[in-house]
Amino acid sequence: MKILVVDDDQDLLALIAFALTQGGFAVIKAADVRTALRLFAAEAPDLAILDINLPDGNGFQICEAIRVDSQVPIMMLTARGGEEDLVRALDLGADDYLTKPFSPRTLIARVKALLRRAGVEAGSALTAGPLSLDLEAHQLKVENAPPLKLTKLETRLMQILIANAGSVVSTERLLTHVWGHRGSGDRQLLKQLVHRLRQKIERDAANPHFLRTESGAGYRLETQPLA
Amino acid sequence: MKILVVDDDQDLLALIAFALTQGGFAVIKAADVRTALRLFAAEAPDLAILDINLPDGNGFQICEAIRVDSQVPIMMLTARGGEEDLVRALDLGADDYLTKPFSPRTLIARVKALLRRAGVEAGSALTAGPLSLDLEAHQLKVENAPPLKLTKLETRLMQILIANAGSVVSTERLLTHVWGHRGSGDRQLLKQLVHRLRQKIERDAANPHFLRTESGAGYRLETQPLA
DNA sequence: GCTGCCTGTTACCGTTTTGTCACCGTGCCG
DNA sequence: CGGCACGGTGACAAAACGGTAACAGGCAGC
Repeated sequence: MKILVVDDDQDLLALIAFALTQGGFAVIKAADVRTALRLFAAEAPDLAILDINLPDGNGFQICEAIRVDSQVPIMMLTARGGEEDLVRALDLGADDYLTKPFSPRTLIARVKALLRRAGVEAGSALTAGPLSLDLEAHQLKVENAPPLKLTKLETRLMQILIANAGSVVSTERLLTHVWGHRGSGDRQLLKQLVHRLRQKIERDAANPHFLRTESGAGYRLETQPLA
Repeated sequence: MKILVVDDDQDLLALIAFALTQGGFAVIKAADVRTALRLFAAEAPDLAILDINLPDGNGFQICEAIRVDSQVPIMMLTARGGEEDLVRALDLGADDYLTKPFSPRTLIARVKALLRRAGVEAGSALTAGPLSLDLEAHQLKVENAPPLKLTKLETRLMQILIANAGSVVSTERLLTHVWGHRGSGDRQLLKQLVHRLRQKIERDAANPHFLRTESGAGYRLETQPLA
């Protein structure tokens, strides 16, 4: 389990790295935005811990850049009283925050909680009823038909739908999960994505069986088998 | 999602309650330790926000009492510079703290983060008597009849009514909550919305049982079952 | 450079939801 | 008695929503 830690304070960086190592995690260190983004792309860590103040920018930029095409859990480090920063970070898609100063124990506990929540465990396939999704391979098995190949976005969409199989997932949540925090007024993207996904997975795309529309609310994944 | 708010400052209590209601939470209010503990036991909220100074004691006592047999997330409100209070609160099992003064947005963001961290699903329904509203799915269950689909505005209306079940909600508050700040002289919109909602949820829309008119004041949600 | 796939963008259509207007009855008060 | 404020109702127009098609740019692989 790899964790990217970004902080310009060398002492703090070392401390965090030490604590995480003790906790059984592999640590990738960065002290500025450029390095952080490069390492993120190169190492594909399972979680990122970001400080806000950095020599060549700030943690928000990193958060935003990561969220463009990744759902890895992000934890922000904030100074006490930096309320505005905090709200901004959470809006940009950060999952948790930690106020400095913090104890190593707290850090480990929170990191574990975050990983658990993100369901990072092994790359095991997600399943719901007759549907089974392989996140790594971007493949979906329906019933026991040959596996379908999904695109990156389609996979993300299926992921959140399967994770909430049977219950309605709001348009807002879908947009945030699939595209990250950005022009959230962009319902058109979702319409298209759903349309394209239906063409692949449904027998009759005009009368969808699995990917049901919940008018005015969002979409819902039906877990009953076909017939 | 129910939240217990305890503060002896009536203005602040009202402000917090208002902000949380806007954020989609049901709020239970208390102004002293006795009431707080009674309501906590009776209502089983999903989160507690506690002020420290209270007329018949302090927030620490409540925190301690809650922690005897509950793991609900607790947020403490502290005055600036109350370092000792802070440490004590965290020692007693509080999960987060907020320094006064704070903005409503901050409050909402922190509450959401805390609930997320605690692994509480945000999809849980609001209930009042025989009514149960699913905010995410825009569905309302009456008694145990099949769920009704509500529109976006109808959902918002039910939300604030359920959050204030049993008591009158003024026309002003309804307008603000449902439509946001705009021409607040627009009572016609509310008339129509109420009318349409009654058509859906009432057995006899002309003699409403749940959605009662309080002439000259606003509307009130009846929590007694039908018959 | 060409080709094909993925993604985002624009446009159109039919349906649902929301906003607007017009009218009715009731109760209040001058 | 007449005017007026208030709430309820019906009808209709405007806007939003969901589905679909067509097309353009980006990018990888050849």
